[in-house]
This record gives sequence, C-alpha cells and structure tokens, in this order.
Amino acid sequence: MIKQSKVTMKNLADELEISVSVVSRILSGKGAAYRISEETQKRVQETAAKRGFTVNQLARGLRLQRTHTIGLLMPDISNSIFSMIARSAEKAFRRNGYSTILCDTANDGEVEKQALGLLHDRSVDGILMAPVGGESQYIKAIFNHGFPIVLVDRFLDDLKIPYVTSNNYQGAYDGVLHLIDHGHRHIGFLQGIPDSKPSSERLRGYRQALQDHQIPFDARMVQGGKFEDHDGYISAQILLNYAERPTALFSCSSVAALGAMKACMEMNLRVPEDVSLIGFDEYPYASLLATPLTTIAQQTGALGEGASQMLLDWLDSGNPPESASVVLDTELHVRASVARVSNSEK
Amino acid sequence: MIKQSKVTMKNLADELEISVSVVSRILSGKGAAYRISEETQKRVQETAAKRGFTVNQLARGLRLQRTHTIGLLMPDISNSIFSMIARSAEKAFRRNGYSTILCDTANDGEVEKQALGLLHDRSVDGILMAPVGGESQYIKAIFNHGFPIVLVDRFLDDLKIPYVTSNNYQGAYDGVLHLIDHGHRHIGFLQGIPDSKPSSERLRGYRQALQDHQIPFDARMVQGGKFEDHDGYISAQILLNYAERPTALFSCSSVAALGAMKACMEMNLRVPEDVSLIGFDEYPYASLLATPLTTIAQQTGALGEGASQMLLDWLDSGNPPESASVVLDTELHVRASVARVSNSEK
DNA sequence: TTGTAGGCGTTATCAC
DNA sequence: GTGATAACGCCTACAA
Repeated sequence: MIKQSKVTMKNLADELEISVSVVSRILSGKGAAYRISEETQKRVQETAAKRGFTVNQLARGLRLQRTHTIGLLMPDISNSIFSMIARSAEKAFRRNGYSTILCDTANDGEVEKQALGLLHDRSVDGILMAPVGGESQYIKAIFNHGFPIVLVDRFLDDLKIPYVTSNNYQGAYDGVLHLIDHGHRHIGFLQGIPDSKPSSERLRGYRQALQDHQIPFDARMVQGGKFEDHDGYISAQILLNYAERPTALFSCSSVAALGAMKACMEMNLRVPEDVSLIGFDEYPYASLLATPLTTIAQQTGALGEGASQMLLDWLDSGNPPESASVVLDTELHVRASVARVSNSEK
Repeated sequence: MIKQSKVTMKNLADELEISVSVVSRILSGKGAAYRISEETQKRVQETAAKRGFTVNQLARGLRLQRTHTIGLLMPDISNSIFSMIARSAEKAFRRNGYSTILCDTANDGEVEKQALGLLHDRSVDGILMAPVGGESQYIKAIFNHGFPIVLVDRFLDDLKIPYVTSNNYQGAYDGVLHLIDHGHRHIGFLQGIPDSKPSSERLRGYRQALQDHQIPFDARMVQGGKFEDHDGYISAQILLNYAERPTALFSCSSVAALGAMKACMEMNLRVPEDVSLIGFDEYPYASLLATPLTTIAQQTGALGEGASQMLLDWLDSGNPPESASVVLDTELHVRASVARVSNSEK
C-alpha cells in the first residue's frame, strides 16, 4: 500500500470529485441542514471513515476562534487534594469535548504568571485554577476581560470571580472547638500559604474560636507557611520546643499534620497523650496510622466537579454563573488524635 | 483607552506601516539573520511589547506543523506514583517550551483509545504514557508511524517502543525473598492489572523466588486485579479466609497493601504477628502507620524525569533514542510489617 | 533590507 | 444541493 498523504478534507474532496465545502458540511454534521443528498453524504462518510479522516483541531480552532481546550492550573498536583480535583475536572472536560492543558505551578507565583500567558497563547477557551495565593493582577485582568475563569479551593478577595471552595472558616472553627472542648487552651496553629484564602480563613476560624472561649491569641503559636508535610514537621518542632509547650496542634493540611506527627515521634512525644493533633483535609488512610488522625474533611469530589461544571456552563451559555460562589461544608471526623488535656498540664 | 482589537502581526505591521513578514521575522528572533536594520527591529519590538503581542500558537502550529504540545496519558492521576510522574514530566515539558495535554484514562482501555485519537486530532508533537495494559494496536500503530512516543512505568512487550520503568521482576523477587527468609511459605500475592507489565513482572519475580526455594506455586494465592486500595482490601479478605491462611501477603502496590492492612484490622488479625505484609511502591508516610509498612521503593522522580527527557531528546533530535529502554533499580525498605513466622504455624 | 504571495486545514458567506 | 472564495494568524520561498 502506497504511503498515504495526510488525509484532509481537500484530500477527500479531490478523491470524490466534489468541493471541500460539501465535505466540510457533511463531516461536521450539517449535511441535513444543507439538504445534501443522501448519496453524497453516504459516499463522503464512507470514504472519510475508510481513510481514517479526523478533523485537524488546530485549523478548526483557528477558524472558529474556539479551541475546545481548557487550562488547568494546580499549585501542586502531588498533593492528593489537587490530584483529585484535577482528575475529576479533566474527566468532566473530556466528556464535554474539551481537552485539558495542565500546568503545575508548584505554588510559585512567577510560574503561575507564565502559565497564564502560555494558556492565552494557546487560545484556551477557559481556565480552571487554584491560584497560588494573595493578589494576582493577571487573574483579575483576565476576568475583567470577560474571559471564562473559575477558581477552585483557593480564591481571591475583592472581585466577583466565580469560585468553589470549602467553608474553611467554619471547618477550622469546628476543629478548634473540638480541641477546646477537650480542655486545650494552648493550641499551636500550622498554617498553609499565609495569603491564600484557605489558610487565612482557617486562621480566622481558629482565632474566633479562641476568642469565643476567652483564650488570648498568641501570634507565636502560628507557624509555618506551606501546605506541605515538611513544613508541618519543622513548624511542629518549633512549637513543641516552647517552654510552655502547646498541648494541641491544629494543622491547615493533613500532610502537614503527618509531618507534625513525625516530629512528635522523633521528640518522643506521644499523640494524643502528650500532644493532640488535628488536620484539615481528609486523609484516606487516617485510620491506619499509629494514632488515627482526627481530620476536617472537605468534599473533594464536589470541589472538582462543581468547579468544572461551573466553567462548562459558562462556556456553554456564554454567561458567567449567576451566583459567583459555592461554599461547601466540611465535616469533622473524630478519630484518636485528640485527647482530653491531662490535669498535670495547666 | 479604546478597546483594542486583537493584536496580531498584521495589526502591528499596519500600525508601523511595514510588512508582516518583517514583523514576523523580527518577532521570531530572525532579525539578525535577515539583517534587518537595528532601527526597525527596535521599533517593532517596542510596539509589540507595548501592545502586549504574543504569537498565536494555533496559527503557528498550523503553519509549522509543530505544536510544541505533548500528550500525557496517565492511568490514574490520584495514585501518587502517577501524580509524581505527571508533575515532573509537565515541569520538564514546560521548561522546554512544550505544553502538556493531560488525559486520565482511569485504567480504561476504551478511554485510552479515545484519548489517543483526541491527541492526534490536536496534533501533539509527542506522547508520554503509561498504557492501561496488555496489547494495544493503537500504540503500536502510532509508534510504527515513527511518531514520538515513550512509555513510563508500564510498557509493552513485543515492540521497540522506548520506555522507562523499574526492575519489577527483581524488586518483587527481593521482597518475596525477604518473606521467605523470615520463614514464610504461604504467601498471598495481590496483583495489579494482570496484563500490565508491572504486575506480570512482579508475579514472575514472586514465582521465581518461590521456585528457587522449593515452594510450590498455588494459583489460588494470586488475587485481585487492580492497583487500588479497595482491590487490596477485597483480595486480602479472600486470601485470609482460606482454611490454610497465608502467613504473609505480597502486594503489587502500596495502596493495595494499605487496603489489605485495613482488612486485617477488621478481621482482628495483627500485622505482622498474624500476617506479614509487604507492598510495592514507596509510601511517604509508611513510618507513621500503626505498623510501619515494609516496601519496595521505586525511583519515582527518576521515572518521570527519565521518560520525559527521553521524549524531549527524541523531539529535539528527530530520532528515537538509541537504547530503547531504561530499567531502574528498586530498593527494599525494611520496616515493621514483616515478622518471623511463628512456630505454631507450620 | 524589505515586500508579495501562497498555503497550513477548516468553516462561513455568498453565489449558482 | 453544490461550489468558489475569503478568512482565521502565521511563516517562508521568491522577488525586488
């Protein structure tokens, strides 16, 4: 068999001795609309199939100014919460005919900025992202241009950019309350990226819970700055070396809580007898740990699905979502890492 | 400021009253080669910057027949081994000017097939993938067309498709040997997807280790069929309910091992006193488990980096890699989930 | 040193 | 019912 040249519409048209327009119309499902004869339709479809024709999405995108491509920006896809989000988003996109361009920003604002530019150059139709943190002029500019963008997990303050996230404030409040109910008054706080909403909102919940129980806030009790296990490990060491050692640690991520657990182990502190521990994010194997970890579970699946659906609706309808935000409840999963504070401690 | 129309090369050319070709040449760094006057170069670059021009990669790709896009197919990105691979591959690609189109095939051959077609339609320059399993005519066809494709973790038998993987046979052999050395002779095997190389090679290592120690192979001892935790959970229940209960379980993935651990817990079997357990893949928090899990660690980072580099080299040079395969060593991490078999058991 | 024109593969518009 | 033709934005042989 002779090596076929690439099969294009022009190609098929020549072979069938008809014009490209007809081929295009038939192959993009508009045969009926143009009342093209049954016969030609059949002929075209058959040879297209035989030759293994598929449309060139590049050319199509260029012509239509619509690529059916979505940019997905995640701060760290090795973190299970983001890999879950990525998984469900990519699936939803694909099912709706969109391809996903992935960028892992590694929690780096500079990378995020570049990635945003890159996605623009590739003419994506929309963007789903968990921003690195704080303020981003770029993101706002994109949104202000009317470009479809929705945020997931993390979001930004002052604009109406649609987002789906968890009720971080309430979740943290509940968790800290759980600790307070167990008699803890010295509670360390392992924060995530400080100017990210999840971290700042959780801190707000922490402070409110303290205040509601007449426990003074001590800035020294707030440590760390990433949602990573090693960060939790280091921060826990700092906190647990204080002369007045905290009796409990509240962590903004489950992986940081695991890091803290490791620190405790190395410092010969028992969890929960010596230190109680609680972590945001569910952790699938929490119950298999030496001390099963009490967690504040997010609805991970709903985060990814909700956000991607919001974006798809936007792309579909051409209009941004009515209600710009969805906030999902969290759930406290009580396991064994929180104990009543012993009497020997104040 | 008046709303600008989209800024294109033509656009800039009109504004500067020069031709598009000059603009194109300058903006694609060929100013010097064409000996374009310093002045025009400067003028063009400045207004391009001022207007925020960036090239339309769609048009560029269409013209150049090269998109600087790579397809990344992963069977399950929520599995940490694949999210690690995805992370390092995406990073390597981006650093080299390539964007990554992600497809999570969910271990489904049908999805894989569709995804492959989709990537073709999008004119990706190359593909990095961990195939779902067994035989795939599509993958072979792609490779036989000379299209740049490299496999990672999982690979295929009979063709010279380049791949990077771990020494699954040796790793499994080492692990089973470790069990045998501790007196185990009834060893259950929790397999992954049976016709995937990692699973079949690990099974081969298991069988060889048994044979080398005069332990008869019993097909009933092989259970399961996915690399997932629930699959390990179910399979462990089956194995541990045998009249002649295995004294040890070898799992083809660490998550399946965790599932098995959960099954043990629910059946009131202690690990390792009643059942020894070993899992392929490192698990970052293995040491924090109630019973720290003994594992066979893969060089996860090297897998992703090696494979993506191999593909990048191919794209760069235009030629497939000299040596079609890289096989990385594994390492046995002895923790506490394997015990000497007690005398009461045969 | 700069400009012109054709084409990458598709689709929409208008004409027949 | 079908066919030319232009255009999407870019690059490059060929001309000047």
